[in-house]
Amino acid sequence: MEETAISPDPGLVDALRALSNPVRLQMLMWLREPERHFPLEEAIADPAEVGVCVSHIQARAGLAQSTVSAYMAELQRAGLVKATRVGKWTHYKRDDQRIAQLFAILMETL
Amino acid sequence: MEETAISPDPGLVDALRALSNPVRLQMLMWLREPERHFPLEEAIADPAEVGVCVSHIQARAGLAQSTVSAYMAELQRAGLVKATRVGKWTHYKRDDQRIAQLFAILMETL
DNA sequence: CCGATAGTTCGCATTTCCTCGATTTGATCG
DNA sequence: CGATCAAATCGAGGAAATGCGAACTATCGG
Repeated sequence: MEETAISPDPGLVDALRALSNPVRLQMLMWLREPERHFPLEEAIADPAEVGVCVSHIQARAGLAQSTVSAYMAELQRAGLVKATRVGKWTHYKRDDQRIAQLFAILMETL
Repeated sequence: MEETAISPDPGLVDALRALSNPVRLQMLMWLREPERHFPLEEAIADPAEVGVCVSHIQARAGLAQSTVSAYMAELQRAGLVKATRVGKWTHYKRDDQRIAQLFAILMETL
């Protein structure tokens, strides 16, 4: 029996927490293929480069603007997305490298 | 743009919810190698076959008995563990097949 | 500088989670 | 059956998450 309890990576718990909400999980799913889930015509910037702006995510989620903003901030704190401001629009994009790393940690830890 | 929103697998959200608590996550980690984390001498049944009884998990977690019982029930509802009663002792064991399946779903969905 | 537009932050009500102790159910042994 | 021990369920208090609207901040166009 091992006495030293291996606490799970705190970053991992934060990520799992962020993903445990169905709307936030779905947002991340949408951001995997922005061109499939958001109106490309109205895009102010290249989705592949900076991601999708909050207004479009909000329209898709159907929640209040403040709620969506808070959710995106939470996803960012958890390291799952990165934010880029283009003019007045904040764009959010998946951090696929970090996501892959979290997958790896989860895989070997759990 | 795809209009039909692909809602995430509800079972997946349940699993992520269950895992978003650090204690529950750690319990699942412990159950990966019961012989490493629990007193094998006191085991009433083969850990490899039926898992670990609640008393031992409780001792390790340091939480109230009722809390641990509820946590295990939640992990079971999420499909992450399976319960077996041996005499008066309920044993919990990982459902590794289901866990692997959830990994796969998460991987292709997220 | 003003007004409009996009986002963030704040304050708040509601619901859910966390954790406990107490009680109840279930199983064993004498 | 009665005592006992393991586990589940119940009831409750405090903490955190959810989601909203209102107020604030930042940026752009005139």
